[in-house]
Formats: sequence, C-alpha cells, structure tokens
Amino acid sequence: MNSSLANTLFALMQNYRVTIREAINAGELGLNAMHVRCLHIIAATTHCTANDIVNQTQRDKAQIARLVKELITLKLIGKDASEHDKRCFILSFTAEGHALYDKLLNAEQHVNEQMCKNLNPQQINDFLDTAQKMIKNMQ
Amino acid sequence: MNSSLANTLFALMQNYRVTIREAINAGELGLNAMHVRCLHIIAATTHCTANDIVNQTQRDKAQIARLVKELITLKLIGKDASEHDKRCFILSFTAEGHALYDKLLNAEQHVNEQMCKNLNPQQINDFLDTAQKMIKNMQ
DNA sequence: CCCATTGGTTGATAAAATCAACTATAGCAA
DNA sequence: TTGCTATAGTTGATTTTATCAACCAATGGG
Repeated sequence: MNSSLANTLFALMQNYRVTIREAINAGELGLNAMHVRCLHIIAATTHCTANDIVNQTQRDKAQIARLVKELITLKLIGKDASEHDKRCFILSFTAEGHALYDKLLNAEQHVNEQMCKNLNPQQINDFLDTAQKMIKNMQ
Repeated sequence: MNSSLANTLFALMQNYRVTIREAINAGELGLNAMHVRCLHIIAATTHCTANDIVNQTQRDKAQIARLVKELITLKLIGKDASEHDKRCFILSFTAEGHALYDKLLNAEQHVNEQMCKNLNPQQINDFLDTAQKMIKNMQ
C-alpha cells in the first residue's frame, strides 16, 4: 500500500505526542512538546540564542520568540544580553529550570524506554539512521 | 543523547509535512495532510463512515466532521444514508474525487520516492517495522 | 557613513485541535 | 412496549499552534 509510510509516520508522531504530553504534563506545569524542544536545545547549546532554536527547529521565529517568552514567564530560563552582539540574548536555565529539566529527562527516558521496549539497540540505530536519511532526502 | 529519538521524530514529521504539502497543495485545491488521510481511509475502507475515520486516525470527531464537510463542499466525496443504520452516512468518492485521488497517489509516490531514494527495500521495511512496534508500545 | 543583513519583538490572522452540548437513532432489558 | 444507555454525527465556542508581515536596533562590509 502506497500510503503505509505516510500513515505510519502520522500514527507514530501522534502517539508520541500524546504519550510525551501525558508523561510530562501530568505532574508539571503547562509545557508542550515545543517548549520541551526549546529546553533541550538550550541545554545542549552553549550560549544559546533564540536564533539557535530557530535554526535547529526550523520553525518560524515568531513562534520561537513566544515560546521563549513563556519559558521566561515560567521562570525556567532567563535571558542576558550578549556582550559581543547587543542584538542577541543568551538563554540559560534558572535553578528551577535545571530542576525541571532533570525531571524532564527522566520522564522522557521513561517514554523512550516504553517506546523502545522489545527493540534492540541495533534496530533503534537503524531506525534513527534511516530517519535521518529520509530527512536529508527531503531537504 | 537522550533526545535524539524525539528530535529525529519531530524533524522527520516536520519535513514530511512540508514536503507533502508542497507536492499536493502546489497544483491542487486547498487540501491539507488530514484531508489526505481522510481520502486514503475512504479509499481503503468499504462503506466508510465518519466514525471509521475517527477510529483510524484517533482524532476528535468534531475535527473529522469538519474535514468531511469540507471534502463534500469540494465535491470530492459524497455521503449517503446507510440502509442498516440511519445514524450513519456512507462516504464515497465522486468522479472528481476519484480523479483527484489518482493524482494524489501520484504526488505521494513522488514524495515517497524522494524520501526513500538511496534506501533499499530492506531498510524501508525495517523502518516501517520498527515504527509499528513503537506505535504498539505506546498504546 | 551608508546600506544590506541579522536577531529579535509584536500584531494580526490562519490553521488545527479540543471540549462540551445536543439531536437522532439503535439496541438492550425490564 | 417503555425506558435507559450507547453510538453516530453535528455544531458552537475556545484553545493551541503556526505563519505572515511589519517593524526596531545593532552589525559589519564596502
């Protein structure tokens, strides 16, 4: 069936979204999947700026600006003017942000384990590898 | 990195969404990804009802009702009262619907080919297989 | 110094998803 | 039969997400 790839992608994404939302939203504040992505990027990027998030997520910068604003309102992150470039603000975790991020990693790992149970590392790697190739193919 | 699975899923989905939208929206009417899913389900399901679409997509029935309404407005499908159950309407393609669906399959195949170029059938099967297992794991 | 570019913010709007209430039919059971 | 509950579908209201366009301030090259 021609559409099984599309269907599978949709179903997987839909399930993942719901599961991660339950795992995270459950206890914590009103964070959605995009907030979570932002937090990951901030955690992984040294001197992270809003623009870094835009580039890594490929989303509209307006959307990112608003997500960042929300994260600041939630006191999970803060922004400080960059010394080198006054247009930039460097985003970083607050203490609360760090604490929440740890919980987040935990919840995520839980979901990952659930999602990958009965799959071996080889299968997971192959999966990621193929997905990456598909992504490249579409760019 | 813990989040690479999540990131990959997001990126893949995002790319797919954009690519398929371009491939389809380009020439045709204003169909989005969910319209397309509906058409697929209608095509694949004998005596398809709105409820079949709800079950297969796991979306809110209100959303499906509106998508179906739009497809009817576009004269791509029609609905006829079921003889067995007066609550149900059976959805089916109009002539135009059939014609468009053929074009759609074509466009999709194009996207699929693009997405799967430099992947062999084995890899694609493995990918689908793993994705299906992940979906099951999350239900 | 000028100007095109870049990082970021905001308002407006579109598109997608969700919730709740409601109608009409179905089907079971007392 | 009547009464009750469940199912299929529709609609209105609202929320969430995403996108577009205009804008400001700072940058950096010519």
